[in-house]
Amino acid sequence: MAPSDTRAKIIEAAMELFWLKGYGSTSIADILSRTQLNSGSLYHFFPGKQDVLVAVLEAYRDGIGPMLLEPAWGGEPDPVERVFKLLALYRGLILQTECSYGCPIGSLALELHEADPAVRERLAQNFQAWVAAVRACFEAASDRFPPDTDFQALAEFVLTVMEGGVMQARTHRDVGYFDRNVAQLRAHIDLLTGARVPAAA
Amino acid sequence: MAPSDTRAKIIEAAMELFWLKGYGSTSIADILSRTQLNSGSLYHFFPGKQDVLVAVLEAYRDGIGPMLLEPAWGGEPDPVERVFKLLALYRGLILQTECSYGCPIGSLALELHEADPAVRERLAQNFQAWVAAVRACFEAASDRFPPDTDFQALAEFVLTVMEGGVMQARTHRDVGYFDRNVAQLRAHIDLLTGARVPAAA
DNA sequence: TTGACACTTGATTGACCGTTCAACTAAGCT
DNA sequence: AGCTTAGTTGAACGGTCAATCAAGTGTCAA
Repeated sequence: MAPSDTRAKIIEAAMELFWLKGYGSTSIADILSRTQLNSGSLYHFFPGKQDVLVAVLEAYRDGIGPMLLEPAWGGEPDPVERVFKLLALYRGLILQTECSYGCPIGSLALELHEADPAVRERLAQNFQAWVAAVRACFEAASDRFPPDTDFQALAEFVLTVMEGGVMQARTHRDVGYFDRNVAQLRAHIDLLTGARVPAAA
Repeated sequence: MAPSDTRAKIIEAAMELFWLKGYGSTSIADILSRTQLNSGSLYHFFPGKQDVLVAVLEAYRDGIGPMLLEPAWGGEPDPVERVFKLLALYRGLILQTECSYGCPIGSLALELHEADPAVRERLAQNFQAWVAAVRACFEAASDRFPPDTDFQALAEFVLTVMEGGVMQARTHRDVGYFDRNVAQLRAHIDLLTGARVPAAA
């Protein structure tokens, strides 16, 4: 094994466990048994459990582009449609998990009530990176929107719709809640753009 | 002390502690020290910790009307403005807590990933009651909306905006995130109603 | 060959967890 | 008075937790 795959293995395992069970309910022993490591190895690379969380949040942040946006967008050329392709990806995750999907960042953001500044900062960075990508989509289609449109606020709104839709779909175990939220967002954006056809007059 | 204030005291204390620290991070010992009770008393009324949670969720559900909606609405007569009065109430809570407010139901919904059916059912009931109240507001002003409006979906969308706005405001420690989300919702509803004046032509 | 260093081993620690239970108190009934 | 029962007491239990650390192993460069 290459030197210090260990660190990467820990992060990978912790990423999945934090997503599945949350931070508080994931024990160090859980991470160790999944990685086949001993506690000493983990504590050689991380001062404590919270530092594993910080590393996981940094991995999510750095993976937003290659792991989330590119698979979501595929070949979609239209920037506004890319936003809905991204939401469609989340819909797929909801279906794959039989409506128990929870956004890893959103779940951690709500779980960590009195979060350490280092943790909260990384959570905010994740949201910021996601919102920035969506905002860039809208700005690439800025000619379709009213001239005074606040694209930052609109992108934050998309994040809200995703998080709220995911939360309700899981609580009710029904993807329809997600779909109706996305439909409302679609209606809102159609009203804003006057449903101008993407590449036509 | 009246007979079995005890039960109510436990629920009251657990309500606040679950909100402040979450369910998993609140220990039975926390509840006992706050109520000045001994463990035997708690276990006389509740089979276990989860049953305290169920009772708390039922208390929230039954308190939505008198504890949340009535204070929020005050004398506001216009049904659509009542929805925004409700959102304004949440804004006040965010400010009171220095942007660390989290919706108790939303937080529990995200924390309890693999929740017992009894718990998930109560969480869903809370969302349903909240959404039903908002839907009733919109339906009371149905003449302002397009005839094919899906008021249930619109009310679910309001819940999404609240939860998403609260989540982002807390993560960034900035109420502006909540405000911008509400502003987007306001714009959406204005577009739907054509901004028809409430009690005029 | 030697020594330095990176990494691993895994038993152990002490704190805290939810829960149990036998003993006790107090009030109401007959 | 005696009996019943709701409610309380608080020590104790077995389990799990994050974290520790002294003793190792393997791998380099000098």
